[in-house]
Parts: sequence; structure tokens; C-alpha cells
Amino acid sequence: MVGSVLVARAMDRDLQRQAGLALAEHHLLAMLNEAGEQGIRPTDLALNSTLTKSGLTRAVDRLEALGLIGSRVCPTDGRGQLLALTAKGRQKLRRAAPDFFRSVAQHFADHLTEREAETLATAFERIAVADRG
Amino acid sequence: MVGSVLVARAMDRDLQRQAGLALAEHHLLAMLNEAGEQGIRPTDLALNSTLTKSGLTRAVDRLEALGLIGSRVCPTDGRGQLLALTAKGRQKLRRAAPDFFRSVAQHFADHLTEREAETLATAFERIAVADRG
DNA sequence: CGGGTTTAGTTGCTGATACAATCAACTAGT
DNA sequence: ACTAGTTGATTGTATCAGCAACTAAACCCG
Repeated sequence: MVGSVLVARAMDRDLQRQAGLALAEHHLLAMLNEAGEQGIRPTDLALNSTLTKSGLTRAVDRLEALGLIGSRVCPTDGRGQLLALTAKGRQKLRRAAPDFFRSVAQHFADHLTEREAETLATAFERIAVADRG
Repeated sequence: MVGSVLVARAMDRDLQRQAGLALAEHHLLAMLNEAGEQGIRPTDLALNSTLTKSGLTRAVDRLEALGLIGSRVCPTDGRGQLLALTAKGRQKLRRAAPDFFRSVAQHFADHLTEREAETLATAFERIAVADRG
């Protein structure tokens, strides 16, 4: 338990220093990148992150202020938005990628065997699904 | 990665509601309990927790204000302190134990096989050691 | 349609944490 | 025993997160 928190913190520090992004922010950018042109709803983002609705609002505000993401009103639901990466956001994500992977390796992956990594991935996926409900 | 954060958050919420303790605080009490009568130095506590020195100072202040721990000046080093649980602190920890274990089970252990739990424990122990250095 | 309910997202507030700078006590080297 | 450097701990400041309360749009059903 403690170990997992330490990894996250260490990676957060690394990423903040090297790419100027918090881990949570990087994760949001990555999800937005997955979603592509069409955009994605904040709620869907929140569901797959560690943030609550409220935390997500603030994080989105920050990223938008930085010009990394853009938003437009959802055409099928006036309450909602569709968020998508800007060109700047995609660039930021690309540039952060090497630092990110190096950090993952250094703080996490390099200490695990293939087998362990596999076990962890499936186990935490299962837990994430269960604990969200 | 995300999963581990979700577990910690969920457990934190549970414990806060049921026992009135944050997860980090509970962890500190548990370590203090291990240390026993003779007490333990804040730095040693920080090394085995997810907190920095600064975070630890504040957490210790809170717990001391609650009367759960007591401090005295370290006899061999005037800069340092020796922290130890009070009777009230031990009681608090005992009373929180059932809630804590239930929460661990519900959010974490119940989703894992024996084998997985074993793998996770050893892997994260290794990581914790490596990432602290 | 029209009223009640649910859902998407925002905001006021509070609390916890980290970082950097600081203070005080210990240690070494001369 | 004096100075320089190190180490234990605290404090000022800023940021980030969550909860709970709120607004507004959408949905449901008679």
C-alpha cells in the first residue's frame, strides 16, 4: 500500500519537474488523446481517472487556461461539454512521453518481473472496476 | 496505477467516516504502536510513511492535539523528539481495527487471490525500498 | 404539455500536503 | 574550543482535492 503511493508521488514529482505536468493532468491528456477529434465528456473522463467531478472541473480549467485542451458544447446535450486536445496539447503530450516512460521504468517497471507486472495489471484493473461501483 | 489510488481513496473515506481517522493518521498510529513505550523519532516515522518531514510535523500536531500521542525530548539528541501513543491513542487504534480490516478486505484483499496478494506484497516492498533512495 | 426527478457540471469552503526557507542542536576538523 | 557543515524539526506560502450545496438542462410520465 505504502509502496504504491510512493511510486505515484515520485512519478508526480518527476513529471512536474521535467514536463511541467502533474501526473493526473498527464493522465487526462492521455485519455483525451485516445478520444481523438470528436472529444469526450468530462464525466467519462472522471470515471476513468482518480478525480471526482469537482476535481475534474478544476483540472480541466487549468488545462484549458494553458491552451492544452479546448471545449465546445455537446450538440446532443446542452448541459455537457465535449473536450478535446488542441494542437498544443498534443505536442505537450508527445514531448512529455519520453520523460513519462523513463519515470515509469525507473520507479516502477524496472523493479518487476514480467510475471509480476502482468499480475499487478490484471489485479488492479479488477479492483478499479469493483471500487468504482 | 489508477486502481491503487482508488483503493487508497476509498479506504481513506471509509476510515474517516467510521473511525474519524485519515488513512495516513491510522498508519502513523500503527507504527507508533509497533514502537511501543520507548517511542520513535519523527524522522523514522516519515521514512516509513508517505509523508515528508513537513507533512509529518502537521500530522503529529493534529494527533497530539487529539491527545492520541505524546512527545518528549529525546534524551540523546536535543533537536529530536520521541513520540509514543497515549492510552487514548492505543484505545483509538484498537477500536479502529475492525473497521480498518473490513475496509482492507472490501476494497482490496477480497479481490485478490492468495497468489496475487503475495506477489503484490513482495513487489511493492521492493519498490518502496528502491524509490525511497 | 407541465411538474417532479435525475443528471452534468460548477462553486464556496475547508483541510491536507509539499516545497523552500529557516532555526536550533549536534559533529568534525583543526 | 571555535568554526564550518550537517541533520532534526518547524513554519510560511501556495496548490490541489473533496464534499456539499447549487444551477441548469434533460428526461419521464400522467
